[in-house]
This record gives sequence, structure tokens and C-alpha cells, in this order.
Amino acid sequence: MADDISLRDTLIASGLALLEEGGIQALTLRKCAARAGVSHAAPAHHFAGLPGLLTAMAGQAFALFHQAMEVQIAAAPDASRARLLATCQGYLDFADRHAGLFHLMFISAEVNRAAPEVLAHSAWAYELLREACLPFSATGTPDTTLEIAVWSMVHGYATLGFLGPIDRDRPIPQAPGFDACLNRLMDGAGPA
Amino acid sequence: MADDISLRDTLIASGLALLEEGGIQALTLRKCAARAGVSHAAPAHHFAGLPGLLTAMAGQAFALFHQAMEVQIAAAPDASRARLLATCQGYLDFADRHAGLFHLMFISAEVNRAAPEVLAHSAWAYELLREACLPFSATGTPDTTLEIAVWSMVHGYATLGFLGPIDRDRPIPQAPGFDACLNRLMDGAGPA
DNA sequence: CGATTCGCCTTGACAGTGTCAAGCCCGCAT
DNA sequence: ATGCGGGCTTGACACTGTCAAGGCGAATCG
Repeated sequence: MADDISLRDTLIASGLALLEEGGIQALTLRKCAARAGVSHAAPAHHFAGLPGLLTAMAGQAFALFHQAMEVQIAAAPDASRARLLATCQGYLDFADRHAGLFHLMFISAEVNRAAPEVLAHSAWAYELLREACLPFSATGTPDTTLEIAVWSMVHGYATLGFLGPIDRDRPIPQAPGFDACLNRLMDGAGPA
Repeated sequence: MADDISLRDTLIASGLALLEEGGIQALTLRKCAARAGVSHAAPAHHFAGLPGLLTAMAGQAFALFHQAMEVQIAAAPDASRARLLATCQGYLDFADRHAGLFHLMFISAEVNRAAPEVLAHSAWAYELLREACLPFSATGTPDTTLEIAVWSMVHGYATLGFLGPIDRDRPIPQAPGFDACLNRLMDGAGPA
């Protein structure tokens, strides 16, 4: 790695690279240190153990996450419904393409999701969803029920998706796309 | 443990007990063997390594899962909407009360969810959801889009719920109950 | 009835993990 | 010039899952 960037950042980058390449299984403190070219105990001087490293990595991952969502939103047609769908699609694309990061962000038990570095970026991502939901609120004020409903649905769809359907053959002949599910939720609510 | 039941079943029971008591962190092949009163290598004669044990445990966990859902469904008023809500409520209650088992069933990467023992019980659970959705299908035939939408929402709600909201303070003043989210999804669809 | 085979379990070892305690080395301040 | 302290290495520890070798008893077969 480059020499003028701190070892701390190098370790985070190494961890993210391992995660992308080999999934959550391949991510190890020692491998991470080896990839960064330092000894196995070096990370302890920059992070509070493995949870500390994972938390820092999750912060970076959430940054990439809301960035990916913003790209999708910017490319969407200028309509409320399309923007909401694009927001969700960004969510799903990220989960699909970066399963390791997604696992780290939402599933791994060792990440301290209350740490400021992850809170900042995750709150930003939620804000994107909230904004996309806003046009569908009757009163004009944020409708938390709708937000949670959409968020739960997209998150559940993503999670179950990369698990694969519970029974691949029988009960689900072919899973519907998320847009169909979203339409079902939004039918008769707000503008097009 | 009792002596007349096989060591295989004893190991599964020990694993489930560890999972319930200490979460996924506390579950270890060696602790599992110790709790069953055998040596650390004994499980290898009954399961294909740790994944094999986890898979067998997941089968049992799914059995408890659909059993918990059936209890809720049986206690529900005799109305389509109430039955669907009860089905979801059973799902959520189980996720809340047995976080360790839930993690094992839906999240743990080492479980072979295609194994017949887990497929049987998980397909049964999905069947409960499908039946609860059936009255809301326009054509009378199963509506997979609706099923996946409901399933995604309840699963996402459960997953995000026991992780805690991403930002506990700011964006979500207080999370709405799942019934409100479900109502939003089902509004104007099918019978009461 | 005795010998053998086979299933189940134990013991011991191995590589790999995260974490902690010492020590070393280089740059910086006094 | 001399002390000092941050940043890294080395080494060790307690764990983990997995594999090989051996032992013990019960059932089977000659």
C-alpha cells in the first residue's frame, strides 16, 4: 500500500478488500494485518480489538452504501414514485453486489452500530429513504409508519434474497421483482 | 441428560440450550460436547462438522418456529385480516424471544438451508404465511407477489427490530408497530 | 464358546483465531 | 546529547474446528 497514508486507513482498506473478495468468512484480523504488510498485533494499536476494526469498516461501508443509493437516485426520472423505486433499487443493488459489506453493516454482531462514525453515514442513508417517502405522506410531515414499512420490506427482500428463497423449488415458482412488491405497498397512496 | 436418547439428539438439545442462553456467540462445538458430557471430538461421529450440527439444529429451530406461529394463528379471531396479523405476530414474537434460534435459521452462513430436515420445516412455515395471504388474492390462486411482499416486510421488521433502529434518537421518534405497517400494505386489498 | 469385526468414543495433535505482555527502534522534545 | 514515548514486532496464551490413531464393548460369525 502507499506509504503516505496512515496504517489505520490501510488496515480498513485491507479489511474491506478481504470482505469483498472472500466474504465475511475471509475477514480475519491477522489476514488483514498481513495484507497491510504489518505484524498480527499491529492493528491493536489503532483499533479496540476486532470489534473496533469492524466498526470502523462498517462506517466506510455505510459511506459507500449511501453513495451507491445517491447514484441511483440521481439517475432516476423526476417523479416521486420513480425516485422511491430507485432508492430501494440502490439498496438492493448494493446488497447484491457487496454482500460482504452488507453483512458487516446490518448483520455482524461485533459492529458497534452506535459509534458516531457509523451512525453518521447510516443516518444519512436513512435520510435518503425518508426523503423518497416524503411525497407520499398525506399531511406533508414525515410518515414514519410508511418509512418503516418501506424500509422493512426492502431490507427483508434484500436479506431473504441473498439467502435464497427458503424453498427454491416448490412454494415460490418464481419470485416477483421488488418493484411489484413496492407497488403493492404504495397502491392508492400519494402521487404517481 | 437422559441415557436412553441418542447422543445425536442430546447434542442438538445442548446446542439449542447454549444458543438460547448465550446467543450465537456462546455456541461452540466443544462447549456443546462438554454440555452433553462427551469429549470434544464426539460430535464428529454424528454430524458433518460444525455446519452439520448447525444444520440439524436449524431443523429443530424451524420446527419450534412454525409451532409458535401455529399457536398464534389458533388464538386469533376468525377473520382473514386477524389471521394474517397473527401469523406475522408469531413470526415477530419468535424472532424477539429466540434471537439466537432466529439468527441460526435465517442468518448464520454455516447452515445448509437446502438440507431436507430444514427444508421440510421451513417450507411448512412458509405455507402458513401463504395460507394467511390466500384470502387476499383477487383471483383465488396464490398471489406470490403479495406473499413475498408480506414476508419481506415482516422479516425486515424483525431483523431491523432486534438490531435496534439504526439511529435510536433522531430519525425514528418512535417506531410504529408492525400492525400499522401491515395495514399500510393491505389497505384496499381483499376482505377485512 | 472363542475370536473377530465394527461402531462409538477418547486422546492427542495440528493450524488458525483474537488478545495480551515485553521489548525494540526511531523520531521528537528537552 | 539524552531521555522519552508512540508504533511496531515478537512471543505466548487460551480458545476454536478438524483430523488421525487407538481403545473399549457389543454384536456377529466360525
